[in-house]
Amino acid sequence: MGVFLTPISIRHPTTLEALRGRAVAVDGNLELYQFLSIMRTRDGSPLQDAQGRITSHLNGLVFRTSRLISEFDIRPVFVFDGPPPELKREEIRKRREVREKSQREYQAALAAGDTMTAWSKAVMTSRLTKSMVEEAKALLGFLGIPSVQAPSEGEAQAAFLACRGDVWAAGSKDYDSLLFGTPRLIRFLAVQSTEFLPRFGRSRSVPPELLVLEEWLSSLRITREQLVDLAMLVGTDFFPGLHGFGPKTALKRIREWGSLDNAPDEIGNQLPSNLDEIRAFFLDPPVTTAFDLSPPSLRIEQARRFLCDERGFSEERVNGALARLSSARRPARRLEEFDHEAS
DNA sequence: CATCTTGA
DNA sequence: TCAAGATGG
Repeated sequence: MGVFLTPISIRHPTTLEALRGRAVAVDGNLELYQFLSIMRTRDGSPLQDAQGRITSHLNGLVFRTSRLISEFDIRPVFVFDGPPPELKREEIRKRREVREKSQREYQAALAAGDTMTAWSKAVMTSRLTKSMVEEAKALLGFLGIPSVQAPSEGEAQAAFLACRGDVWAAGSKDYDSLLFGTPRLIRFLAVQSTEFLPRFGRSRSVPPELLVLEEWLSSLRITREQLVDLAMLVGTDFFPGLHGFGPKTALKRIREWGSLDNAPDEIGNQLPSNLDEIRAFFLDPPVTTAFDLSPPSLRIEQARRFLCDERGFSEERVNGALARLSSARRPARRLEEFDHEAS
């Protein structure tokens, strides 16, 4: 999970219409994981082809992305994680534990015939595999959508692309890319068709949100370095945080102390010994300049063959999505051009 | 989650 | 016309 900063964040509700023409570096792993988690049948099993291979991630990808492009001229660039940093090892271990526990509870609920519980547990059993990511990359290529392979964290690479002006914003549900320095973050970049079902723990649809790093920092009256220290207290993927520190308390203390270096000993003692390494990872993360953002050419027939012939998707629905894409505006302006317009 | 079907 | 519910693979 990302760092929890919602209570002190400044989020501007926006619309897909307002994002027209923007290039966005989408957190590919997170997006695929979310599709994988939520696109399930009544009993909690994921969508799958005749051979039992999961297809939820592909389904979400093709239908959402084709609409964002064709209807709103939003230009996604998918950024995928590289190998996780050593710093993340403990977080990954915890996630696996949660997944395994959920798996047992899912089986139990299923055996008990409790489908509501089963579904809610199934959502937490998802695991995005290497091959799912590879399939998604191949599909994106067929759909004419560029993707970037990050050397490490995708959100760091997305922030780098946004800092360079290669894209207008990073797109993720999580706030981490702001710690990595993205000038703009878009949360909930999805089609807003469905509204909300607050009554029984079902999914809701929130409008997209825009966060602007500079505005946020100046309103908090802290620097990005201080934001990283604040996040350290709250908890990130690289350190669980300190007991008793939510975003608001952490903000207060960071303002008082200026920096974790000036925290009282009883706090300092609880901080990780690799504090400086974690700070450096956020402030100057591993990124690469070896990427190609020029959209690959749309290959309708390969997309159709993959989705329909190989993965059992309905020809009718896939043809609809592909038709939308082929009628969408051609390569049009290059990324650099409308980036100048953006500012 | 996104889309399609249904029913008031 | 549109929200609720079902379906997708």
